[in-house]
Amino acid sequence: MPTATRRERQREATFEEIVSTSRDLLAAGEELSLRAIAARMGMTAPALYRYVANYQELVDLVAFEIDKAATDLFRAAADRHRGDPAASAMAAAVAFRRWGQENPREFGLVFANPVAESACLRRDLITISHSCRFMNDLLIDLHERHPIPHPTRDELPPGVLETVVDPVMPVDLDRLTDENRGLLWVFMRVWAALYGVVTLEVFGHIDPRLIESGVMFRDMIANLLTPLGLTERAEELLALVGEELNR
Amino acid sequence: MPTATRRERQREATFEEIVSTSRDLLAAGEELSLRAIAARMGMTAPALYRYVANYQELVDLVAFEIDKAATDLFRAAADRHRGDPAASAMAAAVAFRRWGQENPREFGLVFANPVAESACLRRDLITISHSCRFMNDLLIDLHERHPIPHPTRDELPPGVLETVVDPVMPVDLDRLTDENRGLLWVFMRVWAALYGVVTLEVFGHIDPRLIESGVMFRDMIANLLTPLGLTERAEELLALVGEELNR
DNA sequence: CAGTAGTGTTAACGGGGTTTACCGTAAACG
DNA sequence: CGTTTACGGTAAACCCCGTTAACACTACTG
Repeated sequence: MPTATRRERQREATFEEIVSTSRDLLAAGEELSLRAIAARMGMTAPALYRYVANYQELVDLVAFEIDKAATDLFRAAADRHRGDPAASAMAAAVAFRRWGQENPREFGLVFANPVAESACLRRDLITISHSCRFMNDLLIDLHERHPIPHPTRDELPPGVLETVVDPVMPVDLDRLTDENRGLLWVFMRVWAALYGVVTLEVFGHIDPRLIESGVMFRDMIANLLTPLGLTERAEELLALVGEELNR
Repeated sequence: MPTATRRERQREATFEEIVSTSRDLLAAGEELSLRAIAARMGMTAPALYRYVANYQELVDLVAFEIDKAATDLFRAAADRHRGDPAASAMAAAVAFRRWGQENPREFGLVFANPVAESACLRRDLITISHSCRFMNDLLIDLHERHPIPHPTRDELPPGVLETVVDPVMPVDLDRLTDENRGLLWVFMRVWAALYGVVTLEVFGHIDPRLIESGVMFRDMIANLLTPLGLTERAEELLALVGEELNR
């Protein structure tokens, strides 16, 4: 279906080059500025405005692509335990943590930028966040293998029902029956715990020795095993987390 | 002891004016720039370099003062339940959350700035963070009233012992016996959970309806009651949290 | 072929942090 | 007391930034 006029293809190509150049710039530890991006492409800054409304929009686009690329890393970690959704989830969580610590600037861009501030683009993009979708899929895999205990619709805390009936986050609703919607509440709690500890560690607002040893992260994972219905495999899975942390 | 030469007093005064002007600027929603600060004080930007090494150092100083002022808010909330450390802790946690949501820029400055990046000043300041010290005091109060279950030194996960023996965070060690050091591990876990959910909410990386209703925050608090040894008062304390959220 | 839309340029504006050189004045000293 | 020194300020400049306006070339379109 790539039957587009030559100009359209050209435009699409330079657009992608802008984003990839931005990512290179960030990866090189340099500041992300329109002038720097343009210079790297052999252009001048004002030309970028033919492709992007303003700087913030560019940042949002780059953040979206970074999230997409990072998700590939998470998926690769999970795939090393294909067939075992529980192990896959552990590996993906560790990969998420590692990626954040190794790329704090990128992490901040994607996960610690106020989504409310940047007007509409970011709010739209977040509803198709690759990482969120991937993690939700992972937990659905897990549930299909080993049922995850979850509340029924009327057991949900007040205020949660609407969010699981009509979720704003990306999730494969085809794999969730109406009775299973309570699972989404479990997912969100898991996400809150994972996001919280990783953000805490990336920003370093805790004793650095606890980050280095990974003990806070392990503890958080351990606390998640019960709500995920994985208590029987706790020992084994925590050992796996230890291995993944030391990879 | 304020026997300082006139010049020294003058210098101290303008220094404090710089910080307070910065806070005013932030509170007004304006951008924090050296030129803006100087202009508000009837000076020019280069003059600020007589008081501050560079922009980042100023930001760190302001962040420190903001943390200090915010702690006063938390303390005020806790004091409304004087004599009941458990209730005080609940109120302080809710106050922390509210402050973060109402002042997201300030919150980001204090709690979502990489501490590792800004070389030395910030690392030094964080070890005397007022908010951290306050929350630790609160939990010690709680422990002195209602003992908090905590591991002994040899029950601690590997890698934690050093951090409770020689903690980098500010805490009143006089109130902690050697046997009680395991409490610090409980404190750090509690901090991780509180920080995580509040940061998640401030940055909006979750369904906004869960933020608005406060259900994710409540759930996190509920999960903390057991490690804090407050299961008997769970219902009452969660009701209190609900009240505080709706203040 | 003429016209037009698309894609780039240069020049410029206003605003950042920061450095340099300079200048009064208040403190310190002989 | 006068002289010297150090401090706290200024103006000008430098180099960065995002952004806009005016203009040019180029490639599609009728």
